[in-house]
Amino acid sequence: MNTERSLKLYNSLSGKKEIFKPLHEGHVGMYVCGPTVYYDVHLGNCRTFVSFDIMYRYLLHLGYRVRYVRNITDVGHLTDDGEDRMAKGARVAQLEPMEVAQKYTVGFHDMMRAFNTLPPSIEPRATGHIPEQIEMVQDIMARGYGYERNGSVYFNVRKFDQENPGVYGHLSGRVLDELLVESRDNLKSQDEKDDPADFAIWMKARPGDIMVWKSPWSVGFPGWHLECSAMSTKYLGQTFDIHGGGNDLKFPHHENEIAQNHGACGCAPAKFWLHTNMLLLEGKKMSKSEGNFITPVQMFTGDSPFISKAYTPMMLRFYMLQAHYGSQLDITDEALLAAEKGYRKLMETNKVLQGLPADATAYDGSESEHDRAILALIEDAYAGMDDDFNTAVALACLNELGSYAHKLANKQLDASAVSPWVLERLKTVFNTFIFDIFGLQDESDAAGDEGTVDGLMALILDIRANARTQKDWGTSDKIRDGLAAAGIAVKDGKEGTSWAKN
RNA sequence: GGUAUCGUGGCCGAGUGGUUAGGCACAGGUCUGCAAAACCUGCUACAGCGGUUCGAAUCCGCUCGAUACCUCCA
Repeated sequence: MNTERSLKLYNSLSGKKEIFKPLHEGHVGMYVCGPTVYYDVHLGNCRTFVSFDIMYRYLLHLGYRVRYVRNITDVGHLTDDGEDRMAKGARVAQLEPMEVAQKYTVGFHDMMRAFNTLPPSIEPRATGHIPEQIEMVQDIMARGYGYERNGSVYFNVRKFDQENPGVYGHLSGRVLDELLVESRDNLKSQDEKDDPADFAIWMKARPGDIMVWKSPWSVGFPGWHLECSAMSTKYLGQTFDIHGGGNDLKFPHHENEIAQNHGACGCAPAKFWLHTNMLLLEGKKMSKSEGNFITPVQMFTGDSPFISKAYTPMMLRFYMLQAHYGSQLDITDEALLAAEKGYRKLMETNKVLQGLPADATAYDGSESEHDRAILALIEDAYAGMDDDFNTAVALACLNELGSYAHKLANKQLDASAVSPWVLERLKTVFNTFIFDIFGLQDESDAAGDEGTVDGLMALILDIRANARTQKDWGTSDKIRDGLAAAGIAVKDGKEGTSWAKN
C-alpha cells in the first residue's frame, strides 16, 4: 500500500509509540494469548479478541502476510487451591476434562464468529504441545535457569535476573527485590521453591489430578506460562514481531513468558508487546461475585438488569471501535443505545453512498474544494489507523465523510461538486473501512430473502406513492405506520421514497 | 500497603503545548401534506489547587476520585 505512511504502535516494553517494522519484510508474526476454555467466554475476552482482530485486519489491509497465532489454553492453570482448572470444571460437570475443553472451545468459536472475527492462522492447544513444553523445560534447565524439586521444575528468577539484568520486570515495570518484599504472606511460604519469585515450569501431579503427562521429572503437567512460550517459538520463531493480550496478563504471565523464552534461547521473544485494556460495567470491574457482571449472551438477549434491550454483536463491535483498544471502556445502557444508533446510521449511510451514480460526463478534470476535503478526510482516517490502530479517529472521519453521501443523494450538493474518481474512491474506502478493516457486518442484510422483500417493498411503496398523489393521506399514513410497526422506516426524499429496517 | 494507568461537555469517547474530534441527547432552521430520515446552525468540556510557559485540557507537583496489576484472570 502507501509506503509513505508508517504504522506506529504503542509498545508496552518501551512505554512509547514506535514505528513498526517487521523483522522480515512484508511478513508479520503475531501471537495473542487466547482463552482458557473452562467456562463461557467473558465479554472482556471478546473485546480483546475484537481489538486484535482489527489489528490483524489492518495489517492484512496494509499488504502484510500475517501469521496470527492465538492459543487455546486447555490445561495448566491452577485454581486457588492448587487444582487444575480444567480438572475442576470437569469434576463439577461430571465430564471428561477434554469434554469440558471441547464444549467451551466450540462456544468460544461461536462467539468469535458472532463478533465476525477472522479465525487466526493457527490456533494451537496447550494439550497438543506437551512435548514442545517439555523440551522447553529441558532447554531452560540446560542453560541453568531451572531446578528440580520433588518432580516439579521451577524457573530460577533470581539467577536469571543476575545474569540477564534488566530483563525480568521490564515489561510490567517491576523491581525484583520489591516484588519479593511485596509478595503476600501466603505466597512467601511455597516451600519447594528456592525463592518466592520463582515459578513452576513443570508441576508434579498430585493424587486426583486427571490431566497429566509423563515427563523426565514426573507424571504431571506444564507450568502456567509455558505453553505460550513454547507455542510462539514453534510457530513464529524465537523472536517475532508482535505479542498481544489483555493488560491483566502483563504480570506475571507475560513477564514469566519473556523470562522463559530468554531462559531457553537467550533472546527476547517479541519486538512489540501490545496490551488491550479492560471493559468496565457501569464504571466498575466486572465481577461475578459482586453481581456486577454481564455475559455476551445476556447482551444479545437483553436478559440483564444492566441493559434495557438486546444489543447485537455488531452494535457491540461498533461500540468498541469508538474507543482506543488501550483505554478502559465503560459499558452503560445509555452509551450502548447511542452506539446502536451510530452503527445503524453508518450502515445506512454506506448504502446511500454505494447507491450514488458516478456521473463521469460532468467531470471537467479539475479538483473541487469538496474533492480536497474528502481526500483529506480519507487520509485522516488512514492516519488514525496508522497511529496505533486509532479506530475512534478513523470512525470520526467516516462519519464526516458520510454526510457527503447524503448531501449528494439529497441534491443538497450538486453531483458535479465531487469528481467521479473521488466519489469512486470514497465508495471504495468506505466499504473497505467498514467491512474489511472494522470487520462490521450489515445486520439488516442478514435476514436473507432479500429479493422477495425488495419486491414486496417496491409494490407497497408504489401503492403508497399512488395514494399520496391522490392526497389519500389516510392510506399513505396507514402504510407508513404499519411498516413502522413491522420495523421498517419509510423515508420520503426528493428522488422518491426509500426504506430501511430498524 | 506497593506499582501503573486514567479523571474531557447531559451521556459515551478521541485528542496531548496554540487550530472543529466524532457519536448519542438537546434547541433552532431547511426539506415534507404532516412526519421520519437527511442536511445546516447552535449549545457546552477538559476533577480540584498550585507551578513551568508568551500560551496548558495537554508538561511538573500536590490533593481527591476511578480502574488495573501485585493472586488464575482479556
